[in-house]
Amino acid sequence: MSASGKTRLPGRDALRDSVLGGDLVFLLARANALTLAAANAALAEHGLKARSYSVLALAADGVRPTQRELAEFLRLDPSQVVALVDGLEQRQLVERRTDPADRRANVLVATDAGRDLFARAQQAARAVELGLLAPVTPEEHERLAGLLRLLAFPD
Amino acid sequence: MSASGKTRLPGRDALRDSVLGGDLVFLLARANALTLAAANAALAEHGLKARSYSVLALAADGVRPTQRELAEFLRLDPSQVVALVDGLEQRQLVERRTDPADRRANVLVATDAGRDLFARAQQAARAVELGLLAPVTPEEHERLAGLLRLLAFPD
DNA sequence: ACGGACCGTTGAAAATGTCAATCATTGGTG
DNA sequence: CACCAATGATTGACATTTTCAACGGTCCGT
Repeated sequence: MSASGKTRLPGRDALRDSVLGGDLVFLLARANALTLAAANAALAEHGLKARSYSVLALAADGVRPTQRELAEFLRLDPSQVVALVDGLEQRQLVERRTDPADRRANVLVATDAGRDLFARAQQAARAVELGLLAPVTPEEHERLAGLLRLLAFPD
Repeated sequence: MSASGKTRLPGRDALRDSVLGGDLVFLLARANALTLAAANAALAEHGLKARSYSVLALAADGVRPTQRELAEFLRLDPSQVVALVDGLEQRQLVERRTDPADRRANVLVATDAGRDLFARAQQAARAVELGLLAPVTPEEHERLAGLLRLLAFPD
């Protein structure tokens, strides 16, 4: 404990080998921070962030989600969804249609321009994802997604 | 209810099966949001959050990290670390010691009370983690941690 | 000894997150 | 049918977190 290692600063490794190195919550937070940053950087050239990309994605593949459903799915406060949709709607990428089955609710639909932009943005997103998962085999990739789904949707 | 409706609202499943359902960045974000919330709730009774818990953890297992290292490791701005350490130091859980090898740097060390609190908080943290991973075998748990480490530490 | 780089700290601005109140609408109950 | 509690969207206020730029103190190579 004393001789050579005592006053040494921890290399990158000392921290990784600490208690936190096995802490799932921490690993998730850090992995999330890095991937989010990478995704935002890649989406920036399309004028999107991970958030707006997610909303656009759901609007674009015809799921016709309600804003309330969006909020729940993306784990956002409904008021944040308002702002997000406002932004996309002003850029004519998305339309609010009042749900015929429930006139309180707005259903989100992508415009042609929206689907178009999404298609391009999705390529960027996929490229990022592949880059992040470069050190991982496709099988492990799928396994990771499966395990994350268990954490992300615990029912 | 019939299964044929065209204008029907998406059930929970329709959104999960959308493009985002396979999006790693999204899954990470959502899994992170849920686990973070669970961790914060569990740590609250010890007066900690995931952030302060992480700092305390690193101080408590004798890694003697520098604030700069803390910032890098936790992916925080150095100024945020200042606030975090301030909080823990005022509660006498942690001490700032100027690094003898570099007098610009502060090395973080846990007090006895700090180690004590950490020991208790860690139990809560572990309980949460086990709860979150209930639907997963221990092997898969370890595999998940390994894969997340690849994303969290890409070198 | 000098100058550029680095550490911690401060303060401010921007972005996000959280909450309560409101309006219009819905669905169920008497 | 009329009522009313519950729900979706929206707004505005407020707290928390993130992001930057600037600064004094210290280190290190030249």
